Amino acid sequence: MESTFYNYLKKKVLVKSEHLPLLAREVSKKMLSKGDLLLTEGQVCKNMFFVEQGLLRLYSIDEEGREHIIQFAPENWFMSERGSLYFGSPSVFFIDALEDTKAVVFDQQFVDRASEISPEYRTYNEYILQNHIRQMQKRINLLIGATAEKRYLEFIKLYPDLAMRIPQWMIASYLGITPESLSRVRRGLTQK
Amino acid sequence: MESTFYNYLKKKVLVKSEHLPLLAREVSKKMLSKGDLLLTEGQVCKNMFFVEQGLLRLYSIDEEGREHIIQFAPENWFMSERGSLYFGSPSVFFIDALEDTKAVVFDQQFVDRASEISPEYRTYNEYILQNHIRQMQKRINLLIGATAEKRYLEFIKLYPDLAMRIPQWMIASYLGITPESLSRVRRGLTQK
DNA sequence: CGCGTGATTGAAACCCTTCAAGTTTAGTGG
DNA sequence: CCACTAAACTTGAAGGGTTTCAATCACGCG
Repeated sequence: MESTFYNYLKKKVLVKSEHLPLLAREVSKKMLSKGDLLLTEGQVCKNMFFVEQGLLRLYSIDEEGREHIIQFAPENWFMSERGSLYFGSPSVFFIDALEDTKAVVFDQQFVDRASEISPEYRTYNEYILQNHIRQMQKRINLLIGATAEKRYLEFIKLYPDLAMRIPQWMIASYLGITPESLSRVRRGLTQK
Repeated sequence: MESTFYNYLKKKVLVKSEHLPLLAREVSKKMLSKGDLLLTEGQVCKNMFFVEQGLLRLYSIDEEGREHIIQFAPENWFMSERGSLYFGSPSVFFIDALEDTKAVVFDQQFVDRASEISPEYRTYNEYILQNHIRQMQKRINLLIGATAEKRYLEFIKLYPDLAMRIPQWMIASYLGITPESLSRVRRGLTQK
C-alpha cells in the first residue's frame, strides 16, 4: 500500500487521505520486462500506466518499418495513448517497455471515478493535460523551426537523465533525424 | 444573446438552458480587424477566444525573424496560448487575426466557474483538451516521420476549407518548410 | 496605373539521408 | 572470466531533398 503511486497521489496530486482507500481498489500493479509490448497498432487502448520504476515508450511504425518515438515515460509519469483511450478509436501507436518496469495500471473509468471522489485528483488531471499540451506545443515549435542541433540541445537540457538511459538512435528517432545525423551533430558539438 | 457562442454551448457543449444566463455575464464580444495582435511574446496570456467568425493564428518568431505557425482557429474553435494562460508564464508565442474576426473573449476564471456551474461544460472542456492532444500527437508523428509532400496532403485532407483561406506560405510555415519548397511539392503533385 | 504581396522558377549551396564499412560497446553463454 | 555475437555508434562518400538567393510573374487594392 505504501507504493510510489500512493505517495504520488498524496504528495503531488494532493489527494486527501480519506479518499485514498477508495482509489486503491481500482488499480493493479504490473511487472513488465524490457521489450514487453503493451499496446499495438489497431488495438483500442484500454489502459493508462503510471511508471513507478523503469521506462515506457510511445511510438509509431511507418510503411518502411521505421520507428518514430512520440513520447517517453520514466518514473512518476503517466503513459497512455490518450487518443485511443479517451475516444475509443484504434491506436495508430505502439507502447512498449524500454527497461524492466514496475507500473500501476488503471483505466479511464478510474480517472473518471477518481475525479468524482477527489476534486484534487480532478484538478491534477487537468493539470497533466494542460502540461502535456504545453510540452507538445514546444516540441512542435522546435520541429518546424529549429535545426537538428538545436533540437538535440533542447532535448538533453530537458531530459538529461533520459539521454543517459536510452540508446542514441532513439533520441534521433524522437528528434526526427537519422542516427547517423545525430552522431554527426554530436561530433560537431564536441569540436566546439 | 442568440449568438453563435451560445448556440455552440447549447448544441455542442450541451450546457443546460438554466445555466446559460449564469455564463452570460462572464464573457464579452470583440470585433477584430485583420492583422490585430492579440498576444505578444513575453506577455502573459489572460484570454481565451472563441471564434464566431473569422480566423486566428498562434505562431512563434525565431531569432532570424521567421514565423512558425503552431495553430489556426477558424469558426467554432477555441484559441489561446494555454501554456501561458493556465500556468501564468510569459508566452513565447503570438496570436493575431488573419481575417476580420468576431470573437467571444473570456478568461481562465470563466472556464473554472463554468465547470463548477455546468458539469456538461466541464466534460466538454476535457474533451477539448483530449482532442487537442490527439491532434498534436498526430502532427508530431507526421513532422518526425513523413515527407513534406505527405504532410501537405494530410493538411489539405484535414483542413480543406482552411487551405483556401490562407496564403500558401502560411501552410508552408505550418508544415515546417519554405514557401518555395511547398510550391515545388505542389508542382510535383499536379504532374501526377 | 503602380505598388505590394504572394507564387513560381532556376541555380547553387547546404543539410540530411542513404548505403556501406569499420569500430566500439554490451550482453550472453561457454 | 573470457570469448563471441549482436547491437549500437561512428565515419566516409554519394545522392536526394530542402533551403537560399535572385529574378520573374500574377494578382488585388488603393
